[in-house]
Amino acid sequence: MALKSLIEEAAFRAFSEAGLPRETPTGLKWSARPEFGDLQINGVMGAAKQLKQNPRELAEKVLQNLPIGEGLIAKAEVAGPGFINLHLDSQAISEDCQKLLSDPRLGVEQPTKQQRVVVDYSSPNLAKEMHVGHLRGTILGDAVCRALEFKGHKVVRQNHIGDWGTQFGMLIAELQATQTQEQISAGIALSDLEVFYRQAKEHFDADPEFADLARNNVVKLQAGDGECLALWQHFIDESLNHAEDNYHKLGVSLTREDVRGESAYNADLEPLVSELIERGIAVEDQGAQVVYLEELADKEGNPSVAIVQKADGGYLYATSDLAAIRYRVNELQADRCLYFIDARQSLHMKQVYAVARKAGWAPESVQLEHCSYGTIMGEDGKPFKTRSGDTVKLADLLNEAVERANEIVAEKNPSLSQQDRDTISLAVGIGAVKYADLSKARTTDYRFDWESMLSFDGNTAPYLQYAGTRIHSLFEKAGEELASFEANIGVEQTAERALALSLMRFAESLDQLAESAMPHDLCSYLFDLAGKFATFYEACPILKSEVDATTRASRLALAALTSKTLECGFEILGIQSLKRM
RNA sequence: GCAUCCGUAGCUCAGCUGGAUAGAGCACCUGGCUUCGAACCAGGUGGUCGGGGGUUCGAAUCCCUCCGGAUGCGCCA
Repeated sequence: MALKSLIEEAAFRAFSEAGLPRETPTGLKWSARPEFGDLQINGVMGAAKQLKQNPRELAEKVLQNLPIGEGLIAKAEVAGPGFINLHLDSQAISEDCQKLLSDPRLGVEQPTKQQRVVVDYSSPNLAKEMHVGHLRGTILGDAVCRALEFKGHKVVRQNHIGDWGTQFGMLIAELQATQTQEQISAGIALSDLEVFYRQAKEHFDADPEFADLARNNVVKLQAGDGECLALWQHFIDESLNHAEDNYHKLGVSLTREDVRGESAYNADLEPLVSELIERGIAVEDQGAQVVYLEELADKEGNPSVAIVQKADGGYLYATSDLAAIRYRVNELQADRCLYFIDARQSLHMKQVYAVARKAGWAPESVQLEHCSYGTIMGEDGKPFKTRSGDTVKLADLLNEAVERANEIVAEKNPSLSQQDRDTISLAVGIGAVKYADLSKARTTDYRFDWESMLSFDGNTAPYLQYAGTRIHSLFEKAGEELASFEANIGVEQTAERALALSLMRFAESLDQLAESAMPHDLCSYLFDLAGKFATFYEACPILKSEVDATTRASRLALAALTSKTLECGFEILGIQSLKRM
């Protein structure tokens, strides 16, 4: 068990022995400042208030019941209005790190209850090419999937692609109008989806006959017309190939097996709405079928309205989202459903969840969480666009990232071979883009800035990657094998202690991420760890001749554990670590 | 009009289930390489936490209100 958990238990016992009620929160936290010890118990003051007792006296009483000097807590004191500051036993810290070094899970415990977590992310619209707008959801969702899997949960990825709707009638008509069968099967027309879409749209706007064909295609598609479906399928496949190029470059773990698009729910929509109507949940209003949601009423008491079927009989994305919830709960047996979707759709998500609850399709035992995220802004503080005002293609963005990284790597390390430089640039460029996104608080907008994300200073991927390479280089020089290195760890110096304490907190950080679905928590942790290592590396010589063998081995062990922790964190974030750069 | 989110150092952002003197990075200033990768490190300058009320022993954090910004709001997705 983690050191902090052991102390938490000890604190609970001490609280109880001091006469405090069960379940009183101990308020145990890592200390904000070094002079407050390693950990601090903040819960006494709140408890004293409830019991109308003197907080300092109560703190003294708790202190008396803490196991001090028994190998865990070296010393403790009451401070300020009733804080209890704890200083950990250095031997205990050393032993804890020792255990972590040989633990492939780095202290991360299996969940008390394993969950099946369905994660909806990326979900591009296949009518067009992926653009910057798809970046956040794709990266964030993927990192959270990896984190949950590492924790020990069962993750089911769902790529809810936009593969259905009126625009596909138009795109199919364009295929029919401009391409021979041979060209279609060769995939020539779709080498640039953006161009093809624009061409189809222009055609649609300019030519009424073509527009009729397009609309007719929509009808034929819905009726299951063989030729139309074949062309549609061809288009979807091609477009998915484009998306997968991006996934591959980004190192995103989504595969074809995770694809379950809107079209997969077509057959469910009619019975779904019928059921809502029969059960009186949906009612007719101005020809449409709607659900009134009192639970989302404004302060005047006006209920929120969700439309599940249009007046013309057509369905909306809310309808297929409902069908998807049913599928996820019933077929996928979800305990928890995460949706990585733009913050602007938060009302929509609330409505869909509310209807699903109301209909009993998602019982209260199933968690439904909209993991919303903000917009990526340009330097001007407005949504990120190209100079000419177009949306930025994801593929272009990634290429630029790698090119920029290449220039920087070439400048910083001219001795690299062309091949090494390319490999490193890819890791650094893509890593920088991903990390810039992952390290920001998920819910807010952020400013896209090449310079700061590719900087080797500050909370960036290159800085962390660099920290990793220093350790590999250290081991190379030492002539030791990093992966299998074992030695007795003895924490003495301030910098060693600070590093060791940071190393002990990885599991906690991962748990937090698995709970909050906010990868920036883990990023902050890794940045802190890398900083602690840099300080340690500066202050504590390792391979110098004046260092004795025991100290050298201990410090190498700390370095090895740092490397493993950083790389494990990177793996979870989906960022490549490097041995040199 | 209603709803959601946001306003923290010159800039970009953390911190928000209330805890001690509000933190990073950038920028700026001062130091540190014939010594493990200086792509680094140590230190410094810099903040009425949008304004005002309230709850509390204690508020950036919770409540109310005002100002300012973004986004969304029944038949697109």
